[in-house]
Amino acid sequence: MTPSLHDIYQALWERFGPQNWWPGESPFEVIVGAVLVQNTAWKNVERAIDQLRAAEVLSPQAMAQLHDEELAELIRPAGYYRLKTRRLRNLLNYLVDHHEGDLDRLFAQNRETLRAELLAINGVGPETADSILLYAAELPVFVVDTYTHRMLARHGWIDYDADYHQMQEFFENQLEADVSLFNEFHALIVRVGHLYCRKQPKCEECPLCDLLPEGGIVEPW
DNA sequence: GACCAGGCACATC
DNA sequence: GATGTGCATGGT
Repeated sequence: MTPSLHDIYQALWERFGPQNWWPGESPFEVIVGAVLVQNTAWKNVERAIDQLRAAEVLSPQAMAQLHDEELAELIRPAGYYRLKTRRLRNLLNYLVDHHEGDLDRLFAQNRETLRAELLAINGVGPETADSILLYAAELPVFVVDTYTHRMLARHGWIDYDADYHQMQEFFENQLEADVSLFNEFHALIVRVGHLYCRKQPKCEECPLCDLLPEGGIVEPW
């Protein structure tokens, strides 16, 4: 039997406590981090952001002034640095051209428009866009990632072939639209995510199997 | 040395 | 429409 998402959240929160996300300081830093963390360990992103901070370019205006080679060198520790330089450039161009580099103006739009505009930027996919909506714009949007997929699929709570939108609906349909809840829930899933590692055929040591014995059915894949 | 990390776009069939 | 591949550094 499938435990409710409230039970799952409750169990994770009681075990691990608040995760204090997003691990950044300003909305712009969240946006930059959201791009840099794509398929990358956060530790590496931290190094890159530290270098950006030291170079005093953690604002749309300052970062936009950089040449590609300078930006690339600063974000290098985050990996895929040539690719991510392009993606950050696309974002900066969008911010400056459409919103004068003003994030308050960016976030003043309604959720649907904002999400659509972000997704239209080359290099911004659903998770990156939703991370910006939740952690920078503070809108109640549930962020889905690889770990979310593995957790849901391996427990048999959702079909393995479920797409991003279906998983997002899975959460948003069952939970009240609450920024703090969505913030903490996603962070907690990432917190335990490494236990659902790629090659493991089943989730030994899975925290939810312990925490929620009635929901600990695992689908190997 | 192999494998993995808080994706995404693009090529090819 | 599904499936495969490139992108890159740093930790285990």
